Amino acid sequence: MDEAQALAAFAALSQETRLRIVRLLVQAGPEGLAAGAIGEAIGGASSSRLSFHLAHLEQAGLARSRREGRSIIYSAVYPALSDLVAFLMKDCCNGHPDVCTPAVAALSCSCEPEAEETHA
Amino acid sequence: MDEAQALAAFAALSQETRLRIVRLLVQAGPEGLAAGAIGEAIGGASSSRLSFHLAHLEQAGLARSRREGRSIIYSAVYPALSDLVAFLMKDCCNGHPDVCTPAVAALSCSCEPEAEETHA
DNA sequence: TCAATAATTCAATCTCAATTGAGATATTGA
DNA sequence: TCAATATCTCAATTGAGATTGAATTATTGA
Repeated sequence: MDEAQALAAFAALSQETRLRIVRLLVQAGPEGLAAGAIGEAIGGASSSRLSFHLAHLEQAGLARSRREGRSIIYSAVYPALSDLVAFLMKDCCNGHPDVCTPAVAALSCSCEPEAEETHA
Repeated sequence: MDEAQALAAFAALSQETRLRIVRLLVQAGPEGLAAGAIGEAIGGASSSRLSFHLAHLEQAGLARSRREGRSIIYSAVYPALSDLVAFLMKDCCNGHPDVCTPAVAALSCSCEPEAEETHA
């Protein structure tokens, strides 16, 4: 991830509708959600507006889409999110690991650490 | 961290000068850097512009400042950064821990895990 | 093929944030 | 107090991104 990509990603996340979409997709998992379902879930966005923001997220690399029948399914690009965080926090610990580690701990993400290769 | 705070933080990070400042401050550690030093490090920003962006970062809660002689020292607010990431990734793992854990791993942050209470 | 559904594209307008440069404020040492 | 350093504040200009509504494309079932 370079600076330009990070800037595009942060710009994408700095808009209410798009931030809600990303959080929704992050929670929705890899299977994603149809554009219409996203619109209903976040509420108060015309189909035109929604399409604009979804395209914006896709261009920023935070979401991707696939057609499925009449619907277009959007899903989160998880590596893009982790790369973004890594870019922001890079070299955070230079000489101060005790300061930086809480930031990592905050990401415990309600995952049990013993979760490994469930059925991959 | 609520949505409004997250939006403010992402907006703050979506600008080249500010993103550079935050990354610089993250690397600089808790002691921070003087405004002038920041300006020299990132390059190509008038003092007026720099002041504008530093104030913006402070208002977004990503940096804080203190006066020290003629200089004003800025430093990163680490908890704000980790809260921001936690907000974005919240409930990421709902049913998909195997998808989400790589995001956390990316934050290894070149910290050795055995680093604990070095001299706190 | 026709109507219905799902979503996108386009052009016009509008709003907000970035930049600039001049001037103001605060601190220090002589 | 005066000059120098360090940084901030303010007003004006500029440009990028958000919103709206109408029209368009793609897919499906009758």
